Amino acid sequence: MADYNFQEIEKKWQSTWEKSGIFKAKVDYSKPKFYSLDMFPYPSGAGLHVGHPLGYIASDIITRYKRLHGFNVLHPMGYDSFGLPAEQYAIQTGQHPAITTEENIKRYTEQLKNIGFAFDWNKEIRTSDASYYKWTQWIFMQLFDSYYDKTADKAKSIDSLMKLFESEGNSKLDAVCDEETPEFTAPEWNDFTQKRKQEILLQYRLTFLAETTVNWCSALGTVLSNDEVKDGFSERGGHPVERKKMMQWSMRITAYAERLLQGLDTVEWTEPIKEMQRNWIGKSIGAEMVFQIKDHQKSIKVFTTRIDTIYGVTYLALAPEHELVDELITEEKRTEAEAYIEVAKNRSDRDRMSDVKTISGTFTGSYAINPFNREEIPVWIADYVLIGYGTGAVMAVPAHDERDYNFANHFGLEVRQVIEGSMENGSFPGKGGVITNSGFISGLEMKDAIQEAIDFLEKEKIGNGKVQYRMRDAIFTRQRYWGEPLPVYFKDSLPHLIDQKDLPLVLPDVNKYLPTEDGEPPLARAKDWNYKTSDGEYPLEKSTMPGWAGSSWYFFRFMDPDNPERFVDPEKAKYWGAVDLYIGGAEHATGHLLYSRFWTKFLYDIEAVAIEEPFQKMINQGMIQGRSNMVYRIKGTNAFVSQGLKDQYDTSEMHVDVNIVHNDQLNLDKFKEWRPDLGNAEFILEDGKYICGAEVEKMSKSKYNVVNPDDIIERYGADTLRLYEMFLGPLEQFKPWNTNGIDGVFKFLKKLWRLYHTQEGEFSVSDNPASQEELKALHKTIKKTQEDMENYSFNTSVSSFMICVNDLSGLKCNKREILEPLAILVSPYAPHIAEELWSLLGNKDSVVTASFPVFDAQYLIENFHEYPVSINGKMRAKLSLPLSLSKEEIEKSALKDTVVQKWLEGKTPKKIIVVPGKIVNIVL
RNA sequence: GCCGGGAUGGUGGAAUAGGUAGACACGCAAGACUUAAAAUCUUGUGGCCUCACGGCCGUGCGGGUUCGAUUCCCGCUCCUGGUACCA
Repeated sequence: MADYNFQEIEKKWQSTWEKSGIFKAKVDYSKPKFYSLDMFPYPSGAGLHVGHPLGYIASDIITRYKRLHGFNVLHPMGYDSFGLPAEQYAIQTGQHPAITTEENIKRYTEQLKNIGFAFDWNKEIRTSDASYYKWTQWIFMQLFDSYYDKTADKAKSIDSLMKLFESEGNSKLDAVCDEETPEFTAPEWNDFTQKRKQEILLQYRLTFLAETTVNWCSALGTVLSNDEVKDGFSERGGHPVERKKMMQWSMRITAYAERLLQGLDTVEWTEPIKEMQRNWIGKSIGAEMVFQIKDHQKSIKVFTTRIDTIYGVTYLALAPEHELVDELITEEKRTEAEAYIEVAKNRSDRDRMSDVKTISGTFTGSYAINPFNREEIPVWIADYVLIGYGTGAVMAVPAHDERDYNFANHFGLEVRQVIEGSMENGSFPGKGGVITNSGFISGLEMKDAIQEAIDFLEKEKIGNGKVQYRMRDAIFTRQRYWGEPLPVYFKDSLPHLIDQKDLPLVLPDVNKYLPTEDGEPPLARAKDWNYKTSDGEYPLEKSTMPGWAGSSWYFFRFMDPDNPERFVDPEKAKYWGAVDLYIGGAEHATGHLLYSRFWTKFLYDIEAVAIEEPFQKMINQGMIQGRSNMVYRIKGTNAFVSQGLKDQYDTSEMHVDVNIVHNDQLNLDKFKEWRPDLGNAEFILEDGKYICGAEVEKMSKSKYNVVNPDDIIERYGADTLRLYEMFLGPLEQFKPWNTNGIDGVFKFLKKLWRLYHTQEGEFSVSDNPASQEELKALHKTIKKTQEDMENYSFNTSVSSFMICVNDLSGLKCNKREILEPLAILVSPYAPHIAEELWSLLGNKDSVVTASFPVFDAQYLIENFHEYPVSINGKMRAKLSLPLSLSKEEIEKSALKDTVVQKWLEGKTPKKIIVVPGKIVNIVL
């Protein structure tokens, strides 16, 4: 083998690794463990593009590096294979989604294997396999059988709740439940019918059935999450979405709000991601209180974070959907108010969002009484108040809240200042300061005033301090086919779990994947979608689980993917623990990453796992964007003008396939073949070349800018692809894909290869001892590789390899003492070539099992250090002085130097600043 | 609006407990080898002035602290990610 033949080398080692099973992970207490995980992909029909492997390459480098340090590594890969695209394809073509999914997975796996990842493919999982979703269903059942005890601050079993009800009712119980849950005593409970009991238990279960307002998309026949709705239209397909009340399964994630918040302090994630989750959970500390309505039995409950401004309240505002609205509207206001409510309710989310400036509202005609000063204040309806947050009613303090101020100004309501300070820029101070004009809390600071006011509320029994979270319970059903069936049947219109021994409840076949004509989910089309029990046959739930169900616990299944008895063996779960390094995009901050934490905490509560946080450390890689190339057609002709000359003509821009452009230079022959209509294209060149324009955009088929890793691998090899993706820039950064620099990395590998070979291409490594300079080049690289790995700074590491190879080439180094450790150093980045060189060096074992070279600082020690000398801040000379000198000795040596003497011209310096090892600065 | 991240040559990017800005790579130019090309190697390459020696200016803009600022502080501009009337 004369030259660096990457195709042969890569094929050879990939099959060797596969045959030897070297990446199989096993529990081994003699070694420290390292669990490295990538966010598993959805296998889409478009295949893998060069953006996908970015994070996988980074984690692969780290796991290979950890192996060299003696860690027992778990590095699995699998597929999040339930999802909408396969279902939509099924609707269009009638092909079962499982078939499409299978094909896509095959393609993905093949593409991934070509890159030479050290995945343990034996642990591959697919969320759409019945053997996998059996356990997704099992976890659902555990949630159904649990409630949240606030006193113990953990989930407990429904059985224990029933026992509690039997012995003491629910009056003393502090548990998370529905708003309208009634209070009852033990005797009352025991008298309830079985049905009534089940109804009440449903109000406590962690997964429960409730009527919720949802985003209903009739075109897709399904409910969408807020994330999937953009400006009132579905993200996929752009169909209109309306708000509709429906019975839906929900998860009481809100029970875990505080623990999800606290847990963030224990994980090593980037601050922006943590902040996003904190904002999403949205904790606000405030108070809840009731306002009596004048001449009325009912009262209005409000939530406020600023109870200290209670004396500044000049009106109450209710959401248009508020339950008391109808009762509060007086006869003379009815026509006007009802018209307003009608308009407000029909306003789409889109209108509400884009139209923040329009202030609208209407007076109900009713008055409420402020319990602090017995004042009568008008009750308004305003669509800036949201029904879904707090109580759907606010106490408005126009003087100290911008929205209230705008509203009051618009409708001529009173603005009453209750915090000291003068008006600035059209508003009063909002926070801090001393309360004024406020009865018994006047003169207090905000914090004290809040406490005093809450004490008053509690004494008068009209309110209390309260913590409010913005986060809502998570809706857990979709009216779709391609998802996990819920293990639930209905009896007396109440949900019951199927027997655990009947898991998995396998997704039935249907003749069509669309919802039925009367709006039922696709599963309604399945024959015999019923559950047989000893006392009869009952209908099964027809909705399926949302996309996030399977991905919320997959990191546990990887530890023990084939276990038919349990979702994970406790012993294995204990050994592997939390994911040590999780790599994936930041776009999952408030979805997947929150749900996974929620399920993990729940599984911890029921003692199914021993960890509370699934992902200890996380890195979020940036997206690789596409770099499109443009050609410029002279209008009305088939002539194309090079970019530099396009301003001289009247042209129109056209996307051109980036695969026929190299370094922005168009391959003219390939261009003519690209599309039939371009066969007779003419070109106006500059310097004999056609230069294309370029633009950074998202990678997409329609922009002809998708780069497939297979093409790169064919041309340069997987090792070049791996190195180049890392060389492109910092991992976290968003960056466009461009192959402009790929030749440099490829050249590096060829140079590396040549270090181990003679000019004629014969393998040739000498056993002579290495020189000081050669050892220095090596140890510099060991040090840098180690440091960069700690900082995940892969791009500079690649640079340091290049420097090392350049140095060694210059020294004509072919010593085993240097080249053996060098092969180990580059092996995480370029595993195939490293493995080949390693074996040429005569090693029988794989380089994967080698030991990372030991860094020895003595080869880097310099006896002299260059001290830049500056005079009055200007750099004038460089002095070479022994490293060991003290501050005073450096100063003395510098002053004695003839060059410095010349500049001083006999003057005595005012001050000399010496930074040992760095600089000498003389001030005249 | 609010909360993050960022701005450095023709290009991707190095360098921050303040200390020779532009590592490494691409591109470009010149040269060597070659009938030629590819490949490879050598040299140069921030801008301006200068035959040269050398000098001046340079890390988005304007100030500040410092002997010294890409780095720290204050005030802007632009780009980018998240979020959206949360009481």
